Amino acid sequence: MPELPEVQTVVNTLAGRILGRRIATVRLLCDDIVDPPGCDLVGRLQNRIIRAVTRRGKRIVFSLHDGNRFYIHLGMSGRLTLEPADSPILKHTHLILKLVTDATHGQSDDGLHLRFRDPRRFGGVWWIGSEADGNGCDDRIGPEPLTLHPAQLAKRLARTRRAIKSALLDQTLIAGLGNIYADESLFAARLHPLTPASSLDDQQIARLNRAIKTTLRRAIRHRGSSLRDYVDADGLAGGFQNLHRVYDRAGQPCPACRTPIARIVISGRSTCFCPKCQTLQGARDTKTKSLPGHARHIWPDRDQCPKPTPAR
DNA sequence: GTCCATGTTCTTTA
DNA sequence: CTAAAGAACATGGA
Repeated sequence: MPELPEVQTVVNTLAGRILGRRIATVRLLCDDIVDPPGCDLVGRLQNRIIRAVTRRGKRIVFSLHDGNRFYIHLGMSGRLTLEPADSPILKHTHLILKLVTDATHGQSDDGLHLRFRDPRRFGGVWWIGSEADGNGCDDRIGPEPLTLHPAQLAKRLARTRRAIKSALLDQTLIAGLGNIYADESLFAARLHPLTPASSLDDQQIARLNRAIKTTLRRAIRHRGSSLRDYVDADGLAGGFQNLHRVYDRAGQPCPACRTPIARIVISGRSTCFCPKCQTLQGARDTKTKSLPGHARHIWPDRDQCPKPTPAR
């Protein structure tokens, strides 16, 4: 399910409703989703109060009042949902946290269930510990793309000759991108996915950096992409799948030039791109630097769009 | 039965 | 040795 926009949407739909709640009951129905194995997750969560829910890359990080933290990774098919305590427990539900508010006394608090369900079990729950004990969440994870500077991106991509598509999927280089948003970002940046990462010039780096941000922000605005499993914490699907320009669109016309979208495999991952818009040489080498008028809205990058007449 | 899937990690290869 | 491609993980749907 989950790349940065989907994870961010889950965090957004979760945060306002679980902060300050106490974990009254912990039910771990499948303990091989917990890492490290044998850590006393149930005991460590029991009766703790949730202080914050944030995102780091594709991880959903929970901070507790006692200073400890853990994170949930949704893997490929994971769902993290808030449900009434009496709703039926579906197959492949691995963790249930019953959340209560202690502030309201008297009134019956039937509690709210935070449930983690993941049929494929590529996801799971990772115990981090407390910062005071020197336990960080950032082990070997690359920088956040939404606040990344072009110079940082250039430095990281310079050290590998891999295809840029593969590099973008490498969470140690840059955090949060997956197969959908790597393809969509490369299209928006007009870069061929097989371009060697270390061969990008400053202009292409700037374009890519901007394309990644624009693509991710748009996807977050549309609450992520729901292809198969993904829903937010309220069980609602996202809408960005309808706005994909190349991902899973092989054979369909490129929204900019009508050339059929191509599909190739790069390091085992299906990769979709426009063979005409995304050139291996880079757009700078082509004679035409402007775009057909009907295509302008496709390219979020101002460098590639004829600028409107400047104000004044 | 086959192939494929929004991800990560371990193993093998060059 | 390192870098990068491949296989493996587990399940369900087409």
